[in-house]
Amino acid sequence: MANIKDVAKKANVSVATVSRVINNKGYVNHHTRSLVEAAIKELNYVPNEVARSLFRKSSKTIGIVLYDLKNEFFNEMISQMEALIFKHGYQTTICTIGDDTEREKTYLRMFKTNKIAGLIICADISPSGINELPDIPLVSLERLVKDSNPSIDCDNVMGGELAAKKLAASHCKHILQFTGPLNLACSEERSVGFLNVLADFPDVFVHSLELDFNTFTEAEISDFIVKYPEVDGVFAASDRIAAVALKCLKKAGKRIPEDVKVIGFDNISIAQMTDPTLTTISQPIHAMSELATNTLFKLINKEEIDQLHQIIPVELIEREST
Amino acid sequence: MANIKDVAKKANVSVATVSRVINNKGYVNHHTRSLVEAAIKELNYVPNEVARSLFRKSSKTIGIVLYDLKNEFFNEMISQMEALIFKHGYQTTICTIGDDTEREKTYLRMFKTNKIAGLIICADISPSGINELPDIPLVSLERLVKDSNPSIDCDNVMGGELAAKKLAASHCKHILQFTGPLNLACSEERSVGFLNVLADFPDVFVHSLELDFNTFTEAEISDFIVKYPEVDGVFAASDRIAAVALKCLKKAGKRIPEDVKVIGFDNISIAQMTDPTLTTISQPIHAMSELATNTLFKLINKEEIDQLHQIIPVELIEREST
DNA sequence: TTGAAAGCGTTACCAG
DNA sequence: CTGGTAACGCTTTCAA
Repeated sequence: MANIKDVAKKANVSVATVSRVINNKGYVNHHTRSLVEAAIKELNYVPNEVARSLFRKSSKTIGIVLYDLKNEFFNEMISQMEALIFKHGYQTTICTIGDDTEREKTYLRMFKTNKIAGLIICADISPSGINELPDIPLVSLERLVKDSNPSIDCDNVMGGELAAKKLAASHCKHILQFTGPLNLACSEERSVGFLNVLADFPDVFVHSLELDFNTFTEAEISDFIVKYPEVDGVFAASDRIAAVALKCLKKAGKRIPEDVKVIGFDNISIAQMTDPTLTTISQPIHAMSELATNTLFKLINKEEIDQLHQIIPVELIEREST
Repeated sequence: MANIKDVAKKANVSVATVSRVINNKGYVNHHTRSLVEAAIKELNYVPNEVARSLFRKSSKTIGIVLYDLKNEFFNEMISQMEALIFKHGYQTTICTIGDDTEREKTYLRMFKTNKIAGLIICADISPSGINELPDIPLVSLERLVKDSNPSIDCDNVMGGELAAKKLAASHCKHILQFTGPLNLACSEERSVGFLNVLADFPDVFVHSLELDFNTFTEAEISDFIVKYPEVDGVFAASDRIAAVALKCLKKAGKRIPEDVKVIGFDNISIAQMTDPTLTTISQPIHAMSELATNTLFKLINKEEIDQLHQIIPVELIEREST
């Protein structure tokens, strides 16, 4: 592969001049420029980004940290972000950490040694991981990492409220709530919003079950449902949970939405695949991903950020299950 | 951030010695080593991978090229591969190209300039893109890129055959086949296997509709189904298509599996979310991803590869829809 | 067993 | 407007 020296030699100029041409920086005579351009074309020269990164002390790559890749919700997000990152001329490197702190540590260290330019974090970082975070622009999505970093989140409280209002308006009296892990801010907020609204309806009973987003089982849900045969409303903290609940309810002989109304959360594609289709709280994935990415690049380009912590409203999407 | 020089200074040795220590290469006196190690610890030194990559002319990153990230099937794949790539001490960079050849070209060029170490391609590369492919280890997954590159594929023909046999054994006589784009080898092979088997059953009628995996609509499927009210068996080239078909059939008043048996392809999680759950041809995603990644690293490490083009058997997973 | 020095391919400063 | 050259942080050869 030709390098800048080869080009300089072929064009009979110095490497400095070639550098100026390829970076469109500083003065270079019109004629000289065309000479260089010809040489570049002839040699099929492309600058070595690694060398540039070394000099710049920063490589044009953005890291995305996720819990895992098995959730359609995350995938939708990466999909958006990768497109935006590409538009900025950067590459995207992904990293899943699950619950493995060792892995988290190694990845974080890798980011540091690879001099990545910025980080979007959509996962829980362990306390020890927080200290390992590279000192580069960072925005967190859905989970707060450090209070000093910009964060983007959807309005989980509002989501819970919307669901509660809908169920209340449908005259549900015996409601089952399947929450996510309550130590997660997002799960907790959804539940708070939900319960807050229903507190105003003294004749409404709510029973809650806490589930893990990834490892919950049909049995857990089914067992809970049979305990409350009078159930007439369900709010689940994710569409996946809602989909399974839907199934269990049907197995228990309930008609949806006649006997029981069901509301999910996320609005991922399975919400349209279930039978009946699922009413759900739509997370504005697109807006959130875009905001996160744009904020990150503002940080990278040292531009002003209007608001450190941003919360984006959610929306109730009504389908057949209510 | 401390660099190798700082360490050398602190340990009172040369940078060459430090290099030997961190790479565990060449002779270095036991005592000297511990001196260096102490300095490293004290300065919290980590080697700069970018500088290493520059020297090595190759960075420890693997690129994964995909059509898009919106398909759970791909996500499952990346998920596996990322874990394996991480184990090898490399980072994963992802790139989606869709049908955008301009984007494809830019990404391919980026890979070149970023000196990535290897490429896993699971997408159709345009003819002009083929020429832009960086000259590095490359394996293709699900789609053949160049005949000279190793490829991994599942046995699509076998998948079609299994589906056909199952439907035939269930005495289906009027079968609807929803294929993927027939210019894609995988879709075509599935259909060929399917039709081949059914050719032995003269009293079985098959009607096929070609769909795009990403942009197919419920209306397309529904319209096709109403044309054939006598339908008693369906084979779809993906679980997503099958899920929608299931829904249309139910809307048309069919009972599944009593009136119509339905078989999908992929075995992604929606196959378990539908009602009834979906019988499907399971692609061995795990095995395929692992084989692809391992093959790539064999290439990178210049090890022998036993077989250039590998085909992995598929499996019929029986659920409620048959 | 160790160190000096020559790269790896760029960029940017400073002279001219 | 252009060129020489010192970085950037590392590895490896060659001598000692």
